[in-house]
Amino acid sequence: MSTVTKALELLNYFSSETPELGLSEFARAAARDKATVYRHLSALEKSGFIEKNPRTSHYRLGPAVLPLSRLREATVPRAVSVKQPLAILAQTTGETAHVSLLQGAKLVTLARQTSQAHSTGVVVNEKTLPLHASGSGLAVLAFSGDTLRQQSYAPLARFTEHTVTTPQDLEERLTNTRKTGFGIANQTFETGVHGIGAPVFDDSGTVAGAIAVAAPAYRINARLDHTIKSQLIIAARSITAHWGGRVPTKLDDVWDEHSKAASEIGANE
Amino acid sequence: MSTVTKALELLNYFSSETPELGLSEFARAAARDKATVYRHLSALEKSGFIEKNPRTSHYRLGPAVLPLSRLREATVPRAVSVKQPLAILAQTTGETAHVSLLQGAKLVTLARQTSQAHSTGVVVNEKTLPLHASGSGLAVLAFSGDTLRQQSYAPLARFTEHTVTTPQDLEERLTNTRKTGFGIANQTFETGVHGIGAPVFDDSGTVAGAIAVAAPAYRINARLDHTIKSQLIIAARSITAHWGGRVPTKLDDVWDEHSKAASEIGANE
DNA sequence: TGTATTGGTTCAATAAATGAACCAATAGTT
DNA sequence: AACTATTGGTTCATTTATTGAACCAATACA
Repeated sequence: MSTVTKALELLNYFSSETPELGLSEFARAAARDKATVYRHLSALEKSGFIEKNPRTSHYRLGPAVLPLSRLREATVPRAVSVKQPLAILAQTTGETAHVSLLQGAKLVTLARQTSQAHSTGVVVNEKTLPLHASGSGLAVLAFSGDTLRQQSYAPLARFTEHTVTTPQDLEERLTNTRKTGFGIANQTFETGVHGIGAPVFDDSGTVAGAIAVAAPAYRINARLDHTIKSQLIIAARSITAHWGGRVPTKLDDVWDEHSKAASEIGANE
Repeated sequence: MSTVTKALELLNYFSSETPELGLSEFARAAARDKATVYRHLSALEKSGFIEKNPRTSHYRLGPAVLPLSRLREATVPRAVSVKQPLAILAQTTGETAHVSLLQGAKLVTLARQTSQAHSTGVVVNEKTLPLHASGSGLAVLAFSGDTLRQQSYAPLARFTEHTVTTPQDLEERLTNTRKTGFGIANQTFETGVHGIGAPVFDDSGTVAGAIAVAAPAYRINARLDHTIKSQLIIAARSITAHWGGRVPTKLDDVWDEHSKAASEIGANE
């Protein structure tokens, strides 16, 4: 691993739970020598990626990331084209919707939208989503290359009693995801939360992330399930188009099947 | 210079004018060996800070900067507390207002707000502002340490016929900035544009950036000048407070003087 | 067809990264 | 008040990763 990679990896230890870290904490978290970490942190600080909180002398993210993110969004608009489909998704389903980006072997939240339809709902926090235990994660894994899938096998962390923890079980779920076109996480990440995710693609020709709806498990029934999936298809297709990607033909067909079934239900009503 | 710093420096070559660069372009711009640059770019790509445009195989900013910037803003809210003062400033002056952050020896735009009051106005683009030739730059330089001032001396680039290009002239302007509490850039950066800037401070105890108003030079008169400065004081104080900073006593007094003068004018009317 | 430039790779020479040991300064404990 | 543990930060000999000239193959240009 290059020095640059090692230094940049330190930034991953920041989170909304721990927005500030001391030198020793970093060294412990990264399992590296204190002197090494110190030099890395100093380099990051020099470039403005982190700064020291003058009160605590702990490190926190620096101002340099702000203009970079503005420029990124100006170069490759992602957040802006997500806004509308996400709002529609949250409104039509009455549940919380969110879009996440695949970054290396991690899934980070890009945007989210809660709904006012019910007095209770799911709150999606800023933490990274597990690939094997979230609807978004399954959707991404199912349509990504072997490399990523291999990486995600390593330690299948258990979050709830329903979490999939063996490669065999995971592979089965992925097969199912490919067959249905949706990643289903029924209380596998958080008890009481049912997540349904669909993959989104970009101009790289690979999976770029996922869009998902998270609802309280008790509220899920055949009808809501169908609504969510139908709306997810619309949103995923729209975002994929805006991101310059193409939905793989197979997945496109699977989704078409679902739409047909939906219209039949509509005819019956 | 550490390898990490050298690698991160490459990110500075991205701009809204050149959002994508090829390997050779990077090597030329950074005046470094192609192999070295290649390895740096690869490291940045691995961390998601840059990615390759699959069409052109050129490099552009990657998705990793987005969550970092979200987290930064969640940790140290800057953009959010700037919004309101900036809007008021643009509205009361009827001109374009913007806030910029000091990053190393560069001044980057954090937010901007145009006004609808006139059919013409100043458009602030995303480029970095020159320290010696912009109202914001002078405001920052005048209240920052010697280190930064020394750095900014090096090559005083000429932008217009009014640009200050000698250290002596610059020092004079800075003295004036300290005396009045405002950095004045009368067509020193762009012909026809008159900029007035005020410094803002944060919890580090040093200058963190500046807030400025840019107006067409022909529209500047005693009255507008006074309005802008009065409103700048309000905005700069508000932002400084929100950023956890303190306006230096001397500057505070200078600004108080201005406010007094303003109220006298008000009494005369 | 020939020439220049592109992104990317190789490998010996070299310069930079590393980590154990070491500070001084707090914070917590007895 | 004395002891201990932990903090952020530094030093320097050892090692390891970085460097760059030369070298590809592929595309663009003339």
